[in-house]
Amino acid sequence: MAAMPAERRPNRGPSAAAENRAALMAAAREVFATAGYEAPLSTVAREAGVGQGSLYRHFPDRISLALAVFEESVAELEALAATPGSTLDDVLTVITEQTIASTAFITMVSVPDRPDPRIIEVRDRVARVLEGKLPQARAAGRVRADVTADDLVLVVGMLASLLSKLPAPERVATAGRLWDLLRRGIDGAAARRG
Amino acid sequence: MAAMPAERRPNRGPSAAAENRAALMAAAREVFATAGYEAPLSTVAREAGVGQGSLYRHFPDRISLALAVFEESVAELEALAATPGSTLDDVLTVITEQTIASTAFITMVSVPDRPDPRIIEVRDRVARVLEGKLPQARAAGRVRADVTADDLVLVVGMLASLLSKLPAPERVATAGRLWDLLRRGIDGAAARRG
DNA sequence: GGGCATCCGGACAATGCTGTCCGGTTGGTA
DNA sequence: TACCAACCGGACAGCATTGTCCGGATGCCC
Repeated sequence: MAAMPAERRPNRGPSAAAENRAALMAAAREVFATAGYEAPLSTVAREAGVGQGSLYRHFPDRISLALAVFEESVAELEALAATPGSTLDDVLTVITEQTIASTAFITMVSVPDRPDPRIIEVRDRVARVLEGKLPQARAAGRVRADVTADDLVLVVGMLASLLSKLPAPERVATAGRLWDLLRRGIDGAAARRG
Repeated sequence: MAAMPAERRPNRGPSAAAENRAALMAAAREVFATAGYEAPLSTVAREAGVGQGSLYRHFPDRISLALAVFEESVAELEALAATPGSTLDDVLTVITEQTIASTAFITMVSVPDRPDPRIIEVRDRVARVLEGKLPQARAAGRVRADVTADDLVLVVGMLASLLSKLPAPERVATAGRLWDLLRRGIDGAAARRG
């Protein structure tokens, strides 16, 4: 009697596992971007067209899911950093773009509520990317000598922390303005001090 | 049969209403400082030694309670701004101190999730305080000419947004570092550009 | 074709928070 | 003393979310 809805993707059986996993990750990327890192996981399951059971089987907790989703983001940063000729500015630009598209990544990485080793590891990868670009940026006069990679993670996290509270449409403009303030500083004297 | 605990403050009867209200505000100040603006209100009632019913009777919702608690903070800023000789730096210093003590105030004010008229009003009062101090600060070269009061609210909100995720002990140092970065900027060239 | 390991879905228990409700208490008043 | 308006406490309904559990479906392999 139970008619199978025509539109329902057949997602049963062993062979569907990988497909379901991919659907969950795609849905999670979408949901994290839309509703932030704290978004209910039940939403992810629904969006993926999959039961809660499957979600939690594939990804035991929020962090597992997020790590899988954002691995791509870290990898992008690392790849960019490894590209000859790429600068700290390039890396920061991409981080900001990622943050505008989805604050969840940097939010998760920058200030974990309770430090999870897996998150710390990702955070360190991001910090290493920034650190690797610092000497060249200092030499080019793009960054004050005393600014560290940790400072940059802090600043980027601070930016993400604010952007995550803003409706998406306002993020681009606000991020632009805040980066201007962060780069040049608000202090009039600093600009003259040299 | 119900023995009245000796330590229990008699908080019944019409005459106790004002006392209970004060206890609720004190507890709320404490709880907001400890657990942030999103802290469960049931905690506030418990800390105040008062039932949930009394809490919601005195303060129908979170915003009412928070406004009552933080009225003092806004008033302090306004009083400081009204003091002859006080500078923008003074105001920002006090805001930062307030933020370190309790991120709830600025968190509530800077980026309300859903704009409530009562919160907007407080936000505007803060913005006006900053705005009033801007001309003098510009003239003194303490602030870039294009920095607006809204910029400052944004920056202060961004700072609070990050600090609220940090354990209290780390806040002082982090706030100090971030203010240094915000004031002078991270950009090495900016310092030379003039 | 039959059996079975694998996987799925959604109901459900557990948890935590908000805001309401009402029986019961208090103390002022006549 | 007796009454009553004001007020209190905490139980509770409502709601949302997390993570588990298991009957049932699936399709691979023999």
